[in-house]
Amino acid sequence: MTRGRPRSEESRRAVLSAALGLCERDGYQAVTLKDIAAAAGVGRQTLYRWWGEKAEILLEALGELAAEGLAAPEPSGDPAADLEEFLVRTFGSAGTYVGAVVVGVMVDGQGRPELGERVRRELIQPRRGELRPLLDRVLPPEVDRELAVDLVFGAMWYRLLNRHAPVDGAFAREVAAAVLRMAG
Amino acid sequence: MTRGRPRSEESRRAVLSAALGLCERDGYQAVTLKDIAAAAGVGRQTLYRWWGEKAEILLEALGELAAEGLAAPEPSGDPAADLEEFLVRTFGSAGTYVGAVVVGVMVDGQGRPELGERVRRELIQPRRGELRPLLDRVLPPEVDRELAVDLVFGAMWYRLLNRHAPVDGAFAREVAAAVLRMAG
Amino acid sequence: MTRGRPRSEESRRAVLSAALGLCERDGYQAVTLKDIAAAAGVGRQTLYRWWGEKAEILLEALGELAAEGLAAPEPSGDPAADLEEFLVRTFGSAGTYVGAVVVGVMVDGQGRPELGERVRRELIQPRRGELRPLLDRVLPPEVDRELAVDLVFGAMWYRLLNRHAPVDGAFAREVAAAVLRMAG
Amino acid sequence: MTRGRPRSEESRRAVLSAALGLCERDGYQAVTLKDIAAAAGVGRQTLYRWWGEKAEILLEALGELAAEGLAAPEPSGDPAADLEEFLVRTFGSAGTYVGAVVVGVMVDGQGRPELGERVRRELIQPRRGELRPLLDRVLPPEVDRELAVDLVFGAMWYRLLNRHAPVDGAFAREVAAAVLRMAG
DNA sequence: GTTTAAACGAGACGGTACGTCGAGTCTTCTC
DNA sequence: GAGAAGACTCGACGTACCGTCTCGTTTAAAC
Repeated sequence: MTRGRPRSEESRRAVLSAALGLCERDGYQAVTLKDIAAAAGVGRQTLYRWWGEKAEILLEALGELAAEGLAAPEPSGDPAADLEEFLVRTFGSAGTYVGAVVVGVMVDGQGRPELGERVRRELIQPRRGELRPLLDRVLPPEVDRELAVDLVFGAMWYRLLNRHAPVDGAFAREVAAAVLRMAG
Repeated sequence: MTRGRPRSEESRRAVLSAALGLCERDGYQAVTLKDIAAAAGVGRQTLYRWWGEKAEILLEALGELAAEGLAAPEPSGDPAADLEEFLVRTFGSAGTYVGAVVVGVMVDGQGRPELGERVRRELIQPRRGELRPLLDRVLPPEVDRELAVDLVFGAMWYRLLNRHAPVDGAFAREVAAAVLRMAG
Repeated sequence: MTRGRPRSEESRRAVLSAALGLCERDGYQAVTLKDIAAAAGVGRQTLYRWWGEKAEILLEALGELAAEGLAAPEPSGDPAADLEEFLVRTFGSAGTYVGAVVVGVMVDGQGRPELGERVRRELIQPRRGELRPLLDRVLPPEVDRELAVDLVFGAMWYRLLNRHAPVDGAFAREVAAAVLRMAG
Repeated sequence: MTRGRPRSEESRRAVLSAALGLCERDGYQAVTLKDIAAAAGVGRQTLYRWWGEKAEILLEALGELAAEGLAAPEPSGDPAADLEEFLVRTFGSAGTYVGAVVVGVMVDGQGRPELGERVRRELIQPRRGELRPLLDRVLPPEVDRELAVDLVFGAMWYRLLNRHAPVDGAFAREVAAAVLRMAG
């Protein structure tokens, strides 16, 4: 039996939406909990009650984004094409402000092991889990799957952080080709 | 003709050394300009005069570290062994607290384009420049060098950030083997 | 309609009290906003939110002091005695550390016209207003009231600043006698 | 036996002149030792070597000003006119920025007994000494001289500090008239 | 002339107070 | 009892001035 005023779903959505919007406009680092509360028309205490810090809010927002755009990865007959398509979609999304938010969340997790663990579990591992079966279908058994995942997503993260070159579909196709070449 | 009291080399070294020491003990994010000034026995204004922010201090400190441990990459007769040795050394160093400092500096550069550019120029590009000729000697001409560099260092950065697995000599050898496999 | 947490009257009183106490112990010039915050057990930001500078805090504190010790100036039958009593009370108070605080506040107002205006309005003019009717009852109409006020309070201020002689009841009686002599 | 380079009279004059100029332009409180050194084209150490603080510099500068405009107080046959003329000259000078500087110096002396003593000795007492004989010639013996001096200069200082009315020739004449009225 | 030593301009140094900002908590009123 | 508003404590930030110090240069008297 629960009592009292229930959590406001409206506030929750307003916070997530405001947080994403502010990140898109000002960049993750520049956004403040105060800003988010103001933009969402929400009390500051509400943020602390339900999330506690900026990274957790964005982590949840990113989760919703992923859930919306999940789109079942219908396995076509061509494993190589399936891999390429997955990477094109993933890298394409990472190339927008969403990638910057992901980087920001990861960055905040650097100094806080607990948050880092959540990032790993909710943001990183799911993607690894999606990539792994696609690689299974193109790689011979003697190639280590985890290493291959590190190489693929590593290249993406490296460019996201370092920005020496864009993260886009073209890059995704290059990386896919390199994997296939490794497959022999 | 310059006049006035010359900059104190002693203070400079004390600052760089204190900064590294505090990062090793407390982690990059936890270290404060105040802490560094206190640990170095130096006025806070001196830090702002010559560096201006934590990342710049550590950037310079990392530069000195790199200069000390440069060790000419004597090209032996075996290109594959040379590549592996370079990666073992590089990953080995990144596996210590130094890697955490590098991540911290990079992370701070995310929200500040100017600092990001310095990080890229002084920290990232030099390493890419060292790796490239080693790859030249093992990769066939049709494999894109920049892509290969992205894959190699990407894997390293991905693990540094994400910490799902160690960055060490074993990992360096796996990556080297994957590159050679890509070479066909 | 106002909402949110109301201003803490407790903090306000703690600040005013701490400020006066520190001034009494260390002298106005030596007291720091930091000191006041610490002594009052209050955040530094609170001082900046409500007052903004040392002089404003003491101005308010002096206002409260004046309000406490106002004591209606019951007009007796003897105008000369009333004048003398007023001056004895006023000079007596100015002779304590309170006079030093008043000087300090005035001094701070020298370089800031806005603050100077407040000091004039809240600290100086009220006292002139109290003195004027007392002078009216002892001075003939041809003597300029404002000049007389300047002479009386001027003598007090001159000694407060210059400290070549005490500001006390004896001095108050001398000044009162001089005024009566001017009255003819 | 003195040796070494002698003190530079040129620097000394440049400092005094720069100090007065800056006070006229920016007001005493706003002027900094750093500013004076820069404006005088002089090293900061030179200021500390010969003066030690702002007030001492201005004290010396005011002394030079007074020495320049001393003008012998030729006693005419009319004591009342002599008094009035003295006050008109004195108040006239105090009405310019010079008065503001005098106030500034006095104010700085509030928190430092040693400096206060110098101000009293070099700035205040000489003027009292000039006024006293002029009062002697107009006041009957039963009127206390020191009290009369306090009233006259007190009125001037009170207006200098408080600025509720100008310090000028007209005010000087009013004060002179009040003194004569006190004389009976 | 050469030496000697103090004063000089310049400017970096270690400190300290300032005023601002974001984080996280607390208090009051409203829904 | 959840939520909006906003005041609260705390502590890092970056700036400014202070008073000291360390340079290399200049100046004039002593030798």
